[in-house]
Amino acid sequence: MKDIHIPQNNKATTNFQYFLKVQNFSYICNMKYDEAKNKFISTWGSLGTLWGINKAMAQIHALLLISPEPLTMEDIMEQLQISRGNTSTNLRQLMDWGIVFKENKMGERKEYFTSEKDVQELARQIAKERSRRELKPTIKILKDVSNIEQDGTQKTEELIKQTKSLHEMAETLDIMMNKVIGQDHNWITKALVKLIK
Amino acid sequence: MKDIHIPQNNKATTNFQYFLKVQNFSYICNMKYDEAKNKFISTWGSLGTLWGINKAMAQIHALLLISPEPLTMEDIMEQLQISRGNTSTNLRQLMDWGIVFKENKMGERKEYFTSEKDVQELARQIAKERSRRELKPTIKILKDVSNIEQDGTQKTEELIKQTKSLHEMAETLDIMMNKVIGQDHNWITKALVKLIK
DNA sequence: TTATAATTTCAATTTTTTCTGAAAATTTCA
DNA sequence: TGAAATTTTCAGAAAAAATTGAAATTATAA
Repeated sequence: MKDIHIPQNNKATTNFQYFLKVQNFSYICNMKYDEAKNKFISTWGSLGTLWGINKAMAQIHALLLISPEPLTMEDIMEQLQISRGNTSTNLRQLMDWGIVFKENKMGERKEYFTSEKDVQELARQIAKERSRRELKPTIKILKDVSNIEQDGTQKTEELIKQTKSLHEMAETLDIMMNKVIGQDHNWITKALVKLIK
Repeated sequence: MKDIHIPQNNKATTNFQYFLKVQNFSYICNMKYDEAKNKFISTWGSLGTLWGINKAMAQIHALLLISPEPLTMEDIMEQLQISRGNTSTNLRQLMDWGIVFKENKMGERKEYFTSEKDVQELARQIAKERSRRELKPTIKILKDVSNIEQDGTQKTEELIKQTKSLHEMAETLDIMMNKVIGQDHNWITKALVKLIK
Protein backbone atom coordinates (compact mmCIF):
# COMPACT_ATOMS: atom_id res chain seq x y z
CA MET A 1 0.00 0.00 0.00
CA LYS A 2 2.64 2.52 0.87
CA ASP A 3 4.42 1.98 -2.46
CA ILE A 4 1.52 3.24 -4.49
CA HIS A 5 1.62 6.95 -5.01
CA ILE A 6 -1.74 8.47 -4.38
CA PRO A 7 -2.32 11.87 -5.93
CA GLN A 8 -3.49 14.18 -3.20
CA ASN A 9 -5.23 17.12 -4.77
CA ASN A 10 -6.06 15.80 -8.14
CA LYS A 11 -9.73 16.16 -8.86
CA ALA A 12 -9.51 13.77 -11.81
CA THR A 13 -8.57 10.81 -9.62
CA THR A 14 -11.31 11.17 -7.04
CA ASN A 15 -13.74 8.24 -7.03
CA PHE A 16 -11.82 6.42 -9.69
CA GLN A 17 -10.57 2.96 -10.29
CA TYR A 18 -6.89 2.25 -10.81
CA PHE A 19 -5.56 -0.19 -13.37
CA LEU A 20 -2.37 -1.81 -12.11
CA LYS A 21 0.08 -4.11 -13.80
CA VAL A 22 2.15 -6.18 -11.39
CA GLN A 23 4.48 -8.94 -12.56
CA ASN A 24 2.57 -9.63 -15.74
CA PHE A 25 -0.79 -9.75 -14.00
CA SER A 26 -3.32 -7.02 -14.39
CA TYR A 27 -5.75 -5.95 -11.75
CA ILE A 28 -8.53 -3.52 -11.58
CA CYS A 29 -7.83 -2.15 -8.20
CA ASN A 30 -10.35 -0.11 -6.26
CA MET A 31 -8.33 2.51 -4.45
CA LYS A 32 -11.25 4.42 -3.12
CA TYR A 33 -10.72 3.66 0.54
CA ASP A 34 -6.98 4.20 0.74
CA GLU A 35 -7.08 7.30 -1.35
CA ALA A 36 -9.83 8.81 0.72
CA LYS A 37 -8.11 7.84 3.95
CA ASN A 38 -4.82 9.43 2.92
CA LYS A 39 -6.54 12.54 1.74
CA PHE A 40 -8.37 12.87 5.01
CA ILE A 41 -5.26 12.30 7.14
CA SER A 42 -3.13 14.75 5.23
CA THR A 43 -5.87 17.38 5.19
CA TRP A 44 -6.45 17.05 8.89
CA GLY A 45 -2.69 17.23 9.39
CA SER A 46 -2.25 20.54 7.65
CA LEU A 47 -5.37 21.94 9.26
CA GLY A 48 -3.89 21.13 12.65
CA THR A 49 -1.14 23.69 12.24
CA LEU A 50 -3.86 26.27 11.69
CA TRP A 51 -5.42 25.73 15.08
CA GLY A 52 -2.15 25.38 16.93
CA ILE A 53 -1.19 21.72 16.99
CA ASN A 54 1.55 20.18 14.90
CA LYS A 55 1.18 17.98 11.87
CA ALA A 56 2.09 14.67 13.46
CA MET A 57 -0.31 15.27 16.33
CA ALA A 58 -3.18 16.10 14.01
CA GLN A 59 -2.43 13.13 11.77
CA ILE A 60 -2.37 10.70 14.66
CA HIS A 61 -5.66 12.11 15.74
CA ALA A 62 -7.13 11.74 12.26
CA LEU A 63 -5.94 8.15 12.05
CA LEU A 64 -7.51 7.23 15.38
CA LEU A 65 -10.70 9.07 14.52
CA ILE A 66 -11.43 6.88 11.51
CA SER A 67 -10.07 3.66 12.90
CA PRO A 68 -12.85 1.29 14.04
CA GLU A 69 -10.41 -0.49 16.36
CA PRO A 70 -7.98 0.93 18.92
CA LEU A 71 -4.41 1.10 17.60
CA THR A 72 -1.03 0.41 19.18
CA MET A 73 1.96 2.67 18.97
CA GLU A 74 3.46 0.29 16.42
CA ASP A 75 0.37 0.57 14.23
CA ILE A 76 0.55 4.34 14.28
CA MET A 77 4.29 4.45 13.63
CA GLU A 78 3.91 2.15 10.67
CA GLN A 79 0.86 3.78 9.12
CA LEU A 80 2.15 7.32 9.39
CA GLN A 81 5.84 6.45 9.00
CA ILE A 82 6.96 8.37 12.03
CA SER A 83 9.40 7.49 14.80
CA ARG A 84 8.63 5.97 18.16
CA GLY A 85 9.60 9.09 20.06
CA ASN A 86 7.47 11.30 17.92
CA THR A 87 4.50 9.01 18.31
CA SER A 88 4.90 8.76 22.05
CA THR A 89 5.22 12.51 22.55
CA ASN A 90 2.26 13.40 20.40
CA LEU A 91 0.00 10.73 21.86
CA ARG A 92 0.72 12.17 25.25
CA GLN A 93 -0.24 15.64 24.05
CA LEU A 94 -3.46 14.38 22.53
CA MET A 95 -4.28 12.79 25.87
CA ASP A 96 -3.52 16.11 27.58
CA TRP A 97 -6.06 17.72 25.26
CA GLY A 98 -8.53 15.09 26.41
CA ILE A 99 -9.36 13.82 22.93
CA VAL A 100 -7.39 10.57 22.87
CA PHE A 101 -7.53 7.77 25.42
CA LYS A 102 -5.43 4.83 26.44
CA GLU A 103 -7.04 1.42 26.49
CA ASN A 104 -5.76 -1.89 27.73
CA LYS A 105 -6.70 -5.27 26.33
CA MET A 106 -6.83 -8.13 28.76
CA GLY A 107 -3.79 -10.34 28.64
CA GLU A 108 -1.89 -7.87 26.44
CA ARG A 109 0.99 -5.88 27.75
CA LYS A 110 0.99 -3.12 25.16
CA GLU A 111 -1.26 -0.11 25.16
CA TYR A 112 -3.99 0.71 22.70
CA PHE A 113 -5.24 4.15 21.78
CA THR A 114 -8.62 5.48 20.66
CA SER A 115 -9.92 8.92 19.90
CA GLU A 116 -13.09 10.56 21.05
CA LYS A 117 -15.43 9.51 18.25
CA ASP A 118 -18.32 11.88 18.82
CA VAL A 119 -17.35 14.96 16.84
CA GLN A 120 -19.59 17.26 18.86
CA GLU A 121 -17.98 16.08 22.04
CA LEU A 122 -14.63 16.57 20.31
CA ALA A 123 -15.54 20.15 19.48
CA ARG A 124 -16.63 20.82 23.06
CA GLN A 125 -13.41 19.42 24.42
CA ILE A 126 -11.35 21.55 22.05
CA ALA A 127 -13.36 24.66 22.87
CA LYS A 128 -12.82 24.02 26.56
CA GLU A 129 -9.06 23.61 26.22
CA ARG A 130 -8.63 26.61 23.96
CA SER A 131 -10.53 28.76 26.38
CA ARG A 132 -8.29 27.59 29.19
CA ARG A 133 -4.99 27.77 27.32
CA GLU A 134 -5.39 30.85 25.15
CA LEU A 135 -8.44 32.93 25.79
CA LYS A 136 -8.31 33.16 29.59
CA PRO A 137 -4.62 34.22 29.74
CA THR A 138 -5.21 36.79 27.00
CA ILE A 139 -8.18 38.22 28.81
CA LYS A 140 -6.09 38.67 31.91
CA ILE A 141 -3.40 40.60 30.08
CA LEU A 142 -5.89 42.75 28.21
CA LYS A 143 -7.48 43.62 31.51
CA ASP A 144 -4.12 44.60 33.05
CA VAL A 145 -3.12 46.66 30.05
CA SER A 146 -6.44 48.45 29.75
CA ASN A 147 -6.25 49.41 33.41
CA ILE A 148 -3.19 51.65 33.16
CA GLU A 149 -3.61 55.16 34.43
CA GLN A 150 -4.83 57.87 32.07
CA ASP A 151 -2.05 60.42 31.62
CA GLY A 152 -3.87 62.77 29.29
CA THR A 153 -1.89 61.88 26.17
CA GLN A 154 -3.63 60.70 23.05
CA LYS A 155 -1.52 57.59 22.69
CA THR A 156 -2.41 56.39 26.18
CA GLU A 157 -6.04 57.09 25.51
CA GLU A 158 -5.92 55.06 22.31
CA LEU A 159 -4.14 52.15 24.00
CA ILE A 160 -6.76 52.06 26.74
CA LYS A 161 -9.65 52.38 24.34
CA GLN A 162 -8.50 49.61 22.03
CA THR A 163 -7.46 47.14 24.69
CA LYS A 164 -10.75 47.73 26.49
CA SER A 165 -12.65 46.88 23.32
CA LEU A 166 -10.57 43.75 22.80
CA HIS A 167 -11.03 42.77 26.41
CA GLU A 168 -14.77 43.11 26.13
CA MET A 169 -14.88 41.07 22.94
CA ALA A 170 -12.63 38.35 24.33
CA GLU A 171 -14.80 38.04 27.42
CA THR A 172 -17.92 37.74 25.32
CA LEU A 173 -16.32 35.04 23.22
CA ASP A 174 -15.21 33.18 26.30
CA ILE A 175 -18.67 33.31 27.79
CA MET A 176 -20.10 32.04 24.51
CA MET A 177 -17.61 29.21 24.37
CA ASN A 178 -18.32 28.16 27.91
CA LYS A 179 -22.06 28.29 27.27
CA VAL A 180 -21.44 25.95 24.41
CA ILE A 181 -19.38 23.59 26.54
CA GLY A 182 -22.25 23.24 28.95
CA GLN A 183 -24.77 22.45 26.23
CA ASP A 184 -26.01 19.03 25.25
CA HIS A 185 -24.75 17.16 22.22
CA ASN A 186 -26.74 19.00 19.63
CA TRP A 187 -25.66 22.47 20.65
CA ILE A 188 -24.26 23.41 17.29
CA THR A 189 -27.49 22.86 15.47
CA LYS A 190 -29.45 24.57 18.20
CA ALA A 191 -27.13 27.55 18.32
CA LEU A 192 -27.49 27.89 14.60
CA VAL A 193 -31.27 27.81 14.78
CA LYS A 194 -31.18 30.54 17.39
CA LEU A 195 -28.86 32.72 15.35
CA ILE A 196 -30.95 32.41 12.23
CA LYS A 197 -34.16 33.42 13.97
CA MET B 1 13.22 53.69 25.37
CA LYS B 2 14.58 50.53 23.86
CA ASP B 3 17.43 50.39 26.39
CA ILE B 4 15.15 49.98 29.35
CA HIS B 5 14.33 46.40 30.05
CA ILE B 6 10.67 45.99 30.73
CA PRO B 7 9.71 42.85 32.65
CA GLN B 8 6.96 41.17 30.65
CA ASN B 9 5.11 38.83 32.94
CA ASN B 10 5.96 40.19 36.27
CA LYS B 11 2.86 40.93 38.27
CA ALA B 12 4.80 42.99 40.79
CA THR B 13 5.76 45.61 38.23
CA THR B 14 2.34 46.20 36.76
CA ASN B 15 1.03 49.70 37.36
CA PHE B 16 4.17 50.81 39.06
CA GLN B 17 6.52 53.71 38.95
CA TYR B 18 10.18 53.22 38.12
CA PHE B 19 13.00 55.04 39.87
CA LEU B 20 15.90 55.59 37.50
CA LYS B 21 19.43 56.87 38.11
CA VAL B 22 21.11 58.15 34.96
CA GLN B 23 24.48 59.94 35.08
CA ASN B 24 24.04 61.13 38.66
CA PHE B 25 20.55 62.43 38.09
CA SER B 26 17.53 60.68 39.53
CA TYR B 27 14.12 60.58 37.95
CA ILE B 28 10.81 59.23 38.93
CA CYS B 29 9.80 57.85 35.62
CA ASN B 30 6.27 56.79 34.88
CA MET B 31 6.64 53.71 32.72
CA LYS B 32 3.02 52.83 32.63
CA TYR B 33 2.41 53.61 29.02
CA ASP B 34 5.49 51.99 27.54
CA GLU B 35 5.23 48.94 29.72
CA ALA B 36 1.61 48.44 28.83
CA LYS B 37 2.29 49.02 25.17
CA ASN B 38 5.11 46.49 25.05
CA LYS B 39 3.09 43.96 26.94
CA PHE B 40 0.22 44.36 24.54
CA ILE B 41 2.39 44.10 21.43
CA SER B 42 4.25 41.04 22.61
CA THR B 43 1.07 39.32 23.77
CA TRP B 44 -0.64 40.00 20.48
CA GLY B 45 2.47 38.75 18.72
CA SER B 46 2.52 35.37 20.39
CA LEU B 47 -1.23 35.00 20.04
CA GLY B 48 -0.84 35.51 16.34
CA THR B 49 1.08 32.28 15.94
CA LEU B 50 -1.86 30.52 17.58
CA TRP B 51 -4.32 31.58 14.93
CA GLY B 52 -1.98 31.11 12.02
CA ILE B 53 -0.17 34.38 11.37
CA ASN B 54 3.45 34.99 12.23
CA LYS B 55 4.83 37.04 15.07
CA ALA B 56 6.01 40.03 13.08
CA MET B 57 2.69 40.28 11.28
CA ALA B 58 0.72 40.22 14.51
CA GLN B 59 3.04 42.72 16.16
CA ILE B 60 2.79 45.16 13.30
CA HIS B 61 -0.94 44.85 13.54
CA ALA B 62 -0.90 45.45 17.28
CA LEU B 63 1.28 48.51 16.85
CA LEU B 64 -1.02 50.01 14.23
CA LEU B 65 -4.09 49.17 16.26
CA ILE B 66 -3.04 51.31 19.19
CA SER B 67 -1.38 54.07 17.23
CA PRO B 68 -3.54 57.21 17.01
CA GLU B 69 -1.67 58.30 13.88
CA PRO B 70 -0.82 56.37 10.72
CA LEU B 71 2.76 55.07 10.70
CA THR B 72 5.39 54.80 8.00
CA MET B 73 7.47 51.74 7.30
CA GLU B 74 10.40 53.44 9.00
CA ASP B 75 8.34 53.98 12.14
CA ILE B 76 7.37 50.33 12.26
CA MET B 77 10.91 49.10 11.57
CA GLU B 78 12.27 51.25 14.33
CA GLN B 79 9.64 50.52 16.93
CA LEU B 80 9.65 46.78 16.44
CA GLN B 81 13.32 46.50 15.49
CA ILE B 82 12.68 44.48 12.35
CA SER B 83 14.13 44.73 8.86
CA ARG B 84 12.73 46.57 5.90
CA GLY B 85 12.00 43.40 3.96
CA ASN B 86 10.20 41.82 6.85
CA THR B 87 8.10 44.93 7.38
CA SER B 88 7.20 45.23 3.72
CA THR B 89 6.21 41.58 3.37
CA ASN B 90 4.08 41.51 6.48
CA LEU B 91 2.35 44.80 5.75
CA ARG B 92 1.38 43.39 2.40
CA GLN B 93 -0.08 40.31 4.07
CA LEU B 94 -2.03 42.39 6.55
CA MET B 95 -3.47 44.32 3.64
CA ASP B 96 -4.38 41.02 1.96
CA TRP B 97 -6.29 40.12 5.11
CA GLY B 98 -8.12 43.41 4.74
CA ILE B 99 -7.26 44.70 8.20
CA VAL B 100 -4.52 47.21 7.38
CA PHE B 101 -4.72 50.04 4.88
CA LYS B 102 -2.34 52.28 2.99
CA GLU B 103 -2.78 56.02 3.31
CA ASN B 104 -1.10 58.85 1.52
CA LYS B 105 -0.45 62.27 2.92
CA MET B 106 -0.54 65.15 0.49
CA GLY B 107 2.88 66.30 -0.62
CA GLU B 108 4.57 63.28 0.97
CA ARG B 109 6.08 60.59 -1.12
CA LYS B 110 6.17 57.88 1.49
CA GLU B 111 3.27 55.67 2.43
CA TYR B 112 1.47 55.60 5.75
CA PHE B 113 -0.33 52.64 7.26
CA THR B 114 -3.33 52.31 9.57
CA SER B 115 -5.25 49.38 10.96
CA GLU B 116 -8.96 48.82 11.09
CA LYS B 117 -9.75 50.37 14.46
CA ASP B 118 -13.22 48.99 15.09
CA VAL B 119 -12.56 45.65 16.78
CA GLN B 120 -15.93 44.23 15.82
CA GLU B 121 -15.28 45.05 12.20
CA LEU B 122 -11.85 43.50 12.67
CA ALA B 123 -13.39 40.29 13.96
CA ARG B 124 -15.82 40.18 11.07
CA GLN B 125 -13.05 40.64 8.56
CA ILE B 126 -10.99 37.89 10.16
CA ALA B 127 -13.98 35.55 10.30
CA LYS B 128 -14.64 36.20 6.63
CA GLU B 129 -11.06 35.48 5.61
CA ARG B 130 -10.76 32.36 7.72
CA SER B 131 -13.93 30.99 6.25
CA ARG B 132 -12.60 31.63 2.77
CA ARG B 133 -9.07 30.35 3.36
CA GLU B 134 -9.57 27.42 5.69
CA LEU B 135 -13.11 26.36 6.29
CA LYS B 136 -14.40 26.32 2.71
CA PRO B 137 -11.50 24.23 1.31
CA THR B 138 -11.80 21.79 4.23
CA ILE B 139 -15.51 21.40 3.65
CA LYS B 140 -14.88 20.56 0.04
CA ILE B 141 -12.41 17.82 0.92
CA LEU B 142 -14.61 16.39 3.66
CA LYS B 143 -17.43 16.22 1.18
CA ASP B 144 -15.30 14.38 -1.39
CA VAL B 145 -13.95 11.94 1.17
CA SER B 146 -17.32 11.19 2.71
CA ASN B 147 -18.73 10.44 -0.72
CA ILE B 148 -16.59 7.38 -1.47
CA GLU B 149 -18.44 4.24 -2.31
CA GLN B 150 -19.48 1.88 0.47
CA ASP B 151 -17.61 -1.40 0.03
CA GLY B 152 -19.10 -3.24 2.98
CA THR B 153 -15.97 -3.12 5.15
CA GLN B 154 -16.08 -1.67 8.61
CA LYS B 155 -13.14 0.65 8.04
CA THR B 156 -14.82 2.25 5.03
CA GLU B 157 -18.03 2.60 6.97
CA GLU B 158 -16.19 4.33 9.81
CA LEU B 159 -14.34 6.67 7.46
CA ILE B 160 -17.60 7.68 5.81
CA LYS B 161 -19.40 8.11 9.10
CA GLN B 162 -16.75 10.28 10.70
CA THR B 163 -16.04 12.47 7.71
CA LYS B 164 -19.77 12.97 7.24
CA SER B 165 -20.09 14.19 10.84
CA LEU B 166 -17.14 16.51 10.41
CA HIS B 167 -18.54 17.79 7.15
CA GLU B 168 -21.85 18.55 8.76
CA MET B 169 -20.21 20.35 11.66
CA ALA B 170 -17.90 22.36 9.41
CA GLU B 171 -20.84 23.46 7.28
CA THR B 172 -22.77 24.54 10.34
CA LEU B 173 -19.82 26.53 11.58
CA ASP B 174 -19.35 28.15 8.21
CA ILE B 175 -23.00 29.14 8.05
CA MET B 176 -22.74 30.58 11.56
CA MET B 177 -19.64 32.54 10.65
CA ASN B 178 -21.23 33.94 7.54
CA LYS B 179 -24.34 34.91 9.47
CA VAL B 180 -22.09 36.78 11.79
CA ILE B 181 -20.32 38.54 8.94
CA GLY B 182 -23.60 39.86 7.68
CA GLN B 183 -24.66 41.21 11.07
CA ASP B 184 -24.45 44.76 12.25
CA HIS B 185 -21.71 46.02 14.53
CA ASN B 186 -23.08 44.70 17.78
CA TRP B 187 -23.49 41.13 16.62
CA ILE B 188 -21.34 39.66 19.35
CA THR B 189 -23.45 41.00 22.14
CA LYS B 190 -26.62 40.12 20.32
CA ALA B 191 -25.46 36.60 19.56
CA LEU B 192 -24.62 36.18 23.21
CA VAL B 193 -28.01 37.36 24.32
CA LYS B 194 -29.65 34.86 21.98
CA LEU B 195 -27.50 32.01 23.21
CA ILE B 196 -28.23 32.74 26.84
CA LYS B 197 -31.98 32.82 26.32
C1' DT C 1 14.39 62.84 -18.80
C1' DT C 2 17.20 62.12 -14.71
C1' DA C 3 18.07 61.80 -9.96
C1' DT C 4 16.40 60.20 -5.78
C1' DA C 5 13.23 58.54 -2.48
C1' DA C 6 10.62 54.61 -1.29
C1' DT C 7 9.25 49.90 -1.76
C1' DT C 8 9.60 45.12 -3.20
C1' DT C 9 11.86 40.94 -4.05
C1' DC C 10 14.55 37.08 -3.07
C1' DA C 11 18.95 34.28 -2.10
C1' DA C 12 21.33 33.52 1.92
C1' DT C 13 21.23 33.18 6.83
C1' DT C 14 19.35 32.66 11.32
C1' DT C 15 15.99 31.00 14.39
C1' DT C 16 12.47 27.95 15.69
C1' DT C 17 10.17 23.78 15.50
C1' DT C 18 9.83 19.11 14.71
C1' DC C 19 11.69 14.57 14.45
C1' DT C 20 14.80 10.75 15.24
C1' DG C 21 16.83 6.98 17.60
C1' DA C 22 19.10 5.04 21.23
C1' DA C 23 19.60 4.97 26.20
C1' DA C 24 16.99 5.11 30.38
C1' DA C 25 12.93 4.15 32.72
C1' DT C 26 8.90 1.61 33.53
C1' DT C 27 5.81 -2.21 33.44
C1' DT C 28 4.57 -6.93 33.32
C1' DC C 29 5.14 -11.74 33.53
C1' DA C 30 7.23 -15.95 35.18
C1' DT D 1 13.75 -11.13 41.73
C1' DG D 2 15.18 -11.05 36.87
C1' DA D 3 14.35 -10.80 32.08
C1' DA D 4 11.73 -9.30 28.35
C1' DA D 5 8.43 -6.11 26.44
C1' DT D 6 6.99 -1.57 26.13
C1' DT D 7 7.14 3.33 26.74
C1' DT D 8 9.40 7.68 27.77
C1' DT D 9 12.94 10.98 27.51
C1' DC D 10 16.10 13.93 25.45
C1' DA D 11 20.49 15.36 22.92
C1' DG D 12 21.51 16.00 18.44
C1' DA D 13 19.94 16.11 13.45
C1' DA D 14 16.85 17.60 10.05
C1' DA D 15 13.27 20.33 8.33
C1' DA D 16 10.55 24.33 8.21
C1' DA D 17 9.72 29.05 8.95
C1' DA D 18 11.05 33.64 9.69
C1' DT D 19 14.25 37.28 8.89
C1' DT D 20 17.80 39.97 6.85
C1' DG D 21 19.86 43.09 3.64
C1' DA D 22 21.22 44.43 -0.65
C1' DA D 23 20.03 44.60 -5.50
C1' DA D 24 16.18 45.41 -8.49
C1' DT D 25 12.09 47.79 -9.20
C1' DT D 26 8.86 51.39 -8.98
C1' DA D 27 7.15 56.01 -8.12
C1' DT D 28 7.85 60.94 -7.63
C1' DA D 29 9.62 65.51 -8.20
C1' DA D 30 12.55 68.63 -10.47
